[in-house]
Amino acid sequence: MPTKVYKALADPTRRKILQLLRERTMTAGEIAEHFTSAKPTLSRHFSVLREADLIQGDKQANTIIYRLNISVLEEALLSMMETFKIERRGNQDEDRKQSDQSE
Amino acid sequence: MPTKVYKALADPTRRKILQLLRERTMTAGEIAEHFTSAKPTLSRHFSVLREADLIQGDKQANTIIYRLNISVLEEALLSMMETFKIERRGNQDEDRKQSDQSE
DNA sequence: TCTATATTTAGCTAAATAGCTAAATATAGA
DNA sequence: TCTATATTTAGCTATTTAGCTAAATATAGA
Repeated sequence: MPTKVYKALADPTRRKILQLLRERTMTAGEIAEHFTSAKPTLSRHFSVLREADLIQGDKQANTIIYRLNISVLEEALLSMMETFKIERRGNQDEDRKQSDQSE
Repeated sequence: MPTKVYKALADPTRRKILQLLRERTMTAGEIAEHFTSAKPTLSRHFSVLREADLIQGDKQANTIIYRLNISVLEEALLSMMETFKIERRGNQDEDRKQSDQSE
């Protein structure tokens, strides 16, 4: 996984944006309502997340609707688990380690 | 999961240190041999990882033996999965709870 | 005690980052 | 065309971060 993704995740505001978009798509303005930072500040956060391919913006009229690239986020976190050889609980395939740890 | 952990993971050198320690404990000097950066630079990376509680150093004579806090890393990544409601492959249910808290 | 070794701390610089305001861009609608 | 709205870009500042060298600290052993 590229460092861009790790860096994108390192900021609390950006993590919260991702969490918001986990629930539904939102316009830039709607997202901004959840924060106290100025809109240009949020806008730059969007661009960091876009660069990491974690979100995607669709221009509709004069608003931009952002949505989470859920598969990218998913792949990123799974690859992080693999990077550090952390087992995914409840799934022992392909990780030749202790199989059971259950919850 | 605290931002400290996310930030600690955001640097490639630190990720590599964690990967090295995933295999076995190593002295600060041994770890440093795997990198081209100066030792004081590595030392600061160790301290960032220590602050995040991802590694732990044991002083033995005049060397320091570092080891990975595997359970902390494991919990961190699993909590990251939960933060973003990413399902663990091979287990779709049981994720109906949320334990969000990015800060 | 003196010296060598391992590591960290101090103190610096350069680059990256997050925040701001003001200006630019694009679109919808009167 | 003119105005209002939504968003980004430009340009600035302050803070953080990663790198460096030199100095400090701690320990082992001659």
